[in-house]
Amino acid sequence: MMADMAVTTPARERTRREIVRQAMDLFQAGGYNATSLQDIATAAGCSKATVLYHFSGKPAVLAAVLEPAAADVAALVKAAAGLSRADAQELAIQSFIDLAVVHRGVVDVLQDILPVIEQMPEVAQLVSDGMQLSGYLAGSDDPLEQDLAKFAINGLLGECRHSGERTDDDLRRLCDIALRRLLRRA
Amino acid sequence: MMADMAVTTPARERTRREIVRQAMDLFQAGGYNATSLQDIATAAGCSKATVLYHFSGKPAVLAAVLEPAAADVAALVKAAAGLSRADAQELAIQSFIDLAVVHRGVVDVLQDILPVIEQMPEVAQLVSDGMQLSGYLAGSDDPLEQDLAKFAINGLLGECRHSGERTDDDLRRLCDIALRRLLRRA
DNA sequence: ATCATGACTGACCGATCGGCCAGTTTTCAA
DNA sequence: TTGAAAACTGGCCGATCGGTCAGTCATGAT
Repeated sequence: MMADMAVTTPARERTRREIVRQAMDLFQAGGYNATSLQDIATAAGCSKATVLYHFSGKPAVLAAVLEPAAADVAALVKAAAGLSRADAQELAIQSFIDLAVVHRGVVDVLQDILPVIEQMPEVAQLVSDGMQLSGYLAGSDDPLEQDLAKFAINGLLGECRHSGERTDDDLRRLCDIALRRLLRRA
Repeated sequence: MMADMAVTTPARERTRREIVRQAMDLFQAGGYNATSLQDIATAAGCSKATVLYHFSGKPAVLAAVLEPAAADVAALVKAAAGLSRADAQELAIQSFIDLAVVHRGVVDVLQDILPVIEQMPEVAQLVSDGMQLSGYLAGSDDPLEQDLAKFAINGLLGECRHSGERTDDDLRRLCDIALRRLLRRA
């Protein structure tokens, strides 16, 4: 009955965050499937049982890793919903690049999950939002433009993979040029 | 000491081919890591021990699956070696699309291996040739064009993934448009 | 008919996986 | 100070992995 109930127990949240932090790095470096709970626990400085004390299972850890990116994508989709076709496309170009660059780590993780992504309800919303965004990016119902938008996304996501050495700005500049060439929006 | 030593024993080659055939389908559908030797054996109608009788290990099965595509890529790199810069680029555009479309199955498989591809000597040559090809595709030493070429490859390979329903010609046409827009070669 | 060779297999191995649980340590309000 | 809840852990479980091996079965030249 304290006034500060909103302050989460420091210990719990600190361990949780560290697990997610280390899991992100390991997933990005070696892929989701190749990373064991023991790997995550060791990196986070706790036992495997502790990981499973904070998360219901390995997929739950994945969901926590993906959550910030998923939230940003969901917000972007919501923001684009009320815009005109052209404005939505412009917003999608700008923001999609930003999101892919900022959350480039999750892009690596998602690639590793793609073959079995249909059976992972934890990431279904993110995938669904991503397809929505693809539609906005195309800017038209023309099948060719729709396909080119998907092409652009694949190139963009691929470009952000293993790009630890590149600076955010370099990456952003490159993606901007590529997207505008592909979508013919100079 | 027969005259027809070139004729491989029918039984051996038949089983071997079936294993590779089924392994390709399984790798493409579920990824390399998620496919077990037992899965391959069951699909091929033999025992797991038989798979390991024909191949030294799981990586050897992967190498056999990738081999036809690797050979085509190697031949393309060799062919482009003696051409002028512009001719090599044009050849790379045309042939890269063809290879990606025809061997679209191996593209799926490669994506699943990317995080640990450095430790797989079985596919090192294919990866090396792919990077060579990327240079030809760029058509210039300009870092921007080099990056755009990589962007194009990522988009192209991504486009060929899970494209079982699309016809080869549709896929080729789309990739041609995308590559020429990206590389500014209308 | 014989028999060496090639093709194949069932049973098993050690390792590792994700997950579970009983029990210990830490924390903190009363 | 105390005791109950929270945080945490070692040890174990069943399943599955890639891989090995001794031995069976088929084939085909002699």
